[in-house]
Amino acid sequence: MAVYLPKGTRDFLPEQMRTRLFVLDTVRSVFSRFGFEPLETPAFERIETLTGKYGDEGDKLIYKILKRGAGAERGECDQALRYDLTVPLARVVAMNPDLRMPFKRYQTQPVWRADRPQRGRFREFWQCDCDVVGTKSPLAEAECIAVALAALDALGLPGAVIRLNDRRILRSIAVAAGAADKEIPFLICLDKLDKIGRDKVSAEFGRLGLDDAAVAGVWDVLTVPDGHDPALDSLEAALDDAGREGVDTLRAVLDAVGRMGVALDRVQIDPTLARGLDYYTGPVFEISLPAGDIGSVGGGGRYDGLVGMFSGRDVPAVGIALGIERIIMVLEEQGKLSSQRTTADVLVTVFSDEQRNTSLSFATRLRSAGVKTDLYLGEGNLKKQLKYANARGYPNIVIIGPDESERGEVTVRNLDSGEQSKLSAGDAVRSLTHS
RNA sequence: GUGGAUGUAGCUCAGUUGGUUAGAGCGCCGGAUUGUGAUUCCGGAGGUCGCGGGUUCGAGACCCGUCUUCCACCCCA
Repeated sequence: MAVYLPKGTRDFLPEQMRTRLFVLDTVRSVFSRFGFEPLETPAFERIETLTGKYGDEGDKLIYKILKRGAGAERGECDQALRYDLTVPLARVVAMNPDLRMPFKRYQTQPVWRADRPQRGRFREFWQCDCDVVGTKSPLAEAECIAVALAALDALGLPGAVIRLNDRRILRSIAVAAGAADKEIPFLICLDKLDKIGRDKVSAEFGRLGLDDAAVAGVWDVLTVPDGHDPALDSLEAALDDAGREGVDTLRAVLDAVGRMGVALDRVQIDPTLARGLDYYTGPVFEISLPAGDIGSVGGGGRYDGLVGMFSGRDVPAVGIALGIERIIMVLEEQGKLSSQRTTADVLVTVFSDEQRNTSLSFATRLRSAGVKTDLYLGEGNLKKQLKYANARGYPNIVIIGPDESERGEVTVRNLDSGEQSKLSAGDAVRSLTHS
């Protein structure tokens, strides 16, 4: 039978898992270094937990799960696969009022979106999310930005930059333009600026009911000078009190980020950054890499109202997510991934039936010494085993034939250089331990 | 969800206006001193031409449908 994967999903074969685990391990260790605690939640949630949080477009992309029994025949759904890691976190916080605030958690799990796949876009993909819950302090934003950049640094992507804006600034602009009741559509139009340009966005604003003067006013406010302070000063002068709160927050975030050791040219004020998700209330950010037109590799923002949607208890929160699929694509394109294709660092070959136990013992000894060791389990002569080792990409192999066996030696061969030497078993263990 | 491309050996692709047994490179298997891969030489295996219909004396080539992958839109990581 013809067999293939569901659209937008992938198997991760061992060679790919190596890089995925490298990225995940790296990100998790950086998150831990900043004091974030691990959390996992179920793959699926009750459907009402997810709907109404992401906006109309987002809701359409939620993977729904049919009810069991008669409900399924009527097409009814009561559960759905998680769309992101932020809403499940808000649900967890609402259900666990005893959590000591501020609560900092990280979560690296797959999420699902019923999107049409494209380059760097899948229906099942992993997010690395870290959030600070329970404080309105702009230090929380600063930590999110700092930890995300630190994670990308650790992955070998020091060129990552964060664009920063605040929803209150955007709302203030929308209100001034007379679009107070159309804030979300206003944001969606604005978000397209990068792609379709100012003229087309202006035309869409017109369709929303903004007159020419209002549109001109919007561009006037959004056009800011370079540099953090000039940009923020310009916005401050143009906005109402509510918008100025956003400006003040961004000033505090920038100050704290600088004190956390982040180079300030890695954070850019971009008043046109909108982001689609409905739940953001304050600062929003998006992470871009200079190389490759791959879209953003991460994003986030403050969502002070989300927990309250579950518990009625307002709990402020802010978070950021890294998308590892896109990060891996960039790492691959830049050749920044290790070329080793096996987990084991050495393959112990089996010279003959007579020598099998000698090889087995030596492999065991290597493993005890902490060397990642594979023992050849197939059939075949030495030549075949060498070809196998070469194809699999082991850095080293060990050969123990009758000659070596007699003298208590083993041959260690490096497959990259082709160099080999006969060593005593103890020296061989030491040599492989340090290779 | 909308629009556009794509699908031929394990992989990357050729395949002329429809015409005999469908090709190449790489890979794979075997051999070239039976204790040495990756290099070289020789030989070999391997294809329901995505799937299902249709047109035709004849379809890998044309038409319809369907699925896959990819690109753009939408939105996002």
